[in-house]
Amino acid sequence: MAGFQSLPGFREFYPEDFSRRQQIFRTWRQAAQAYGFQEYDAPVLEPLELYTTKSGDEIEGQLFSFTDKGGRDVALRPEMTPTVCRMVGAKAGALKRPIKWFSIAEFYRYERAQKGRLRAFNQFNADIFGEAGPEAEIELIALLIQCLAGFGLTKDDFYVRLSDRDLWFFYLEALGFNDAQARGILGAIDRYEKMGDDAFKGYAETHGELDADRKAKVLAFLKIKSLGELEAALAPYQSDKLAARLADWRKVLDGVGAMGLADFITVDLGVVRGLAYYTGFVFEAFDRKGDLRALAGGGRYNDLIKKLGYADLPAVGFAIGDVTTGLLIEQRGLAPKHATAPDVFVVLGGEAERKAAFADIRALRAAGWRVEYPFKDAAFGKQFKAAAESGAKLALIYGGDELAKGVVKIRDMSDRSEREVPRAEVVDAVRTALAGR
RNA sequence: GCGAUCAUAGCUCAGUUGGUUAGAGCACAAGAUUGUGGAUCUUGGGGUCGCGGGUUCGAAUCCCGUUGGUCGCCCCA
Repeated sequence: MAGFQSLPGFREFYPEDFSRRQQIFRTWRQAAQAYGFQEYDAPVLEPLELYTTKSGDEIEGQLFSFTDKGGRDVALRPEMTPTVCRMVGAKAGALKRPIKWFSIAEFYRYERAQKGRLRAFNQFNADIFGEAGPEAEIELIALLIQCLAGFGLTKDDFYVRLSDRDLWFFYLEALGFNDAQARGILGAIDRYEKMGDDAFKGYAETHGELDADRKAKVLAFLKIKSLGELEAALAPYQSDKLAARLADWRKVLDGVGAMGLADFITVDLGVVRGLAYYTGFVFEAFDRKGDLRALAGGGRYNDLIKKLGYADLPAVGFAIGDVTTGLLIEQRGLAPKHATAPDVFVVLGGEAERKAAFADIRALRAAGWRVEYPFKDAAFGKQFKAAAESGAKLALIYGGDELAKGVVKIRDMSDRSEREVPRAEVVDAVRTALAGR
């Protein structure tokens, strides 16, 4: 293969791929707009510090970062959250609450590509700022579900697992763990699904072996799958903090249920997500068959905007990626069949007819119709074949006979019916013929 | 960063123990067919066999390296 290759983990979008990506973006954008979110965009290149402040210096290894010609340390954005926090933080006082924003953008991570993960990918991000209550979670979880259901995916295709980092901390506190120990336990929980019991090895090394009684309680908590079980597990503990979390859990599950989405959501405390900055509910969407990476993930991050140097503003958000979503849509046969077909294919008798047709072609296009015609003169048979292959709904026939009569023949490609209309009425006739299609 | 595996036409692939000028289907283009449909038939374009080196009289084939894809580990915002 001569010439150049694209960089590893970066995709080229040929028209067929592009139309599939457009379907994904369109579905997300429709969902967000229906939920009353406003779209924004932001720089692709950011100061490196924006990410090291949020995630620590180790993050640099996963970034496309470099020093620019002005000596600034910069990075291609690996995520939207710090940027949108800066944007909202900078104008927090002037923005009407609740702030409901979304974006569709490309992100870059310097990692080895694998199934469902590339170095350049697109994400839909939705966030709500300025609402501390669980109403924000209800809105976002419902939007997340619509962002997948909008493709025709159902409760049999995907589900959302809901968990809560604060609840874990309060529960572990009630069991007598200190803060550092609690973080160690959460780290183990994050790995437990994949590694099983070995997940607790790291904890044992730093904090000593976990006693059997408390380990059993942690594992039982981990296996909780419903609100009822959760209430039962917390009943023995007298804690205002736990009671308050439980009240929020009831609100979220009630709200999502009242929207008719109960079948899409499960209580699953096994989800804690690696990120230390989450402060409350966390949630992830997965395909039911479980052979793909996470489809989407998010949660509450009430402290992040303050940490970045702005106001103390509560926030919840999630992101959903185009790679895994595209794989799932493909698997379920929900990808669009083929790219857009023309509305009208113009059949030309010859050079004189071509010239005569050009004015009408331009007028039809100006009216918004998608119009195609052959660049080179060809037999009528070939042109009709091309018209059929293009998927056009109508063919307009400009032949010598028609022009001599001052008419154009309109052929409906689906039922092969034809009729003649005066040339002056072509645009109206096309509009009538395509009405309701 | 580590490991496994793969790489032949735009796509899917064949290519014998190493042996003449590397093939097929699909796709694309032209013709049969200058007034009516996705068919059929004929023909054509398209390859430094990923790239570089080595072994050999001779390499798509064997060896080494490298680049890229895929899958996994680490990580996963």
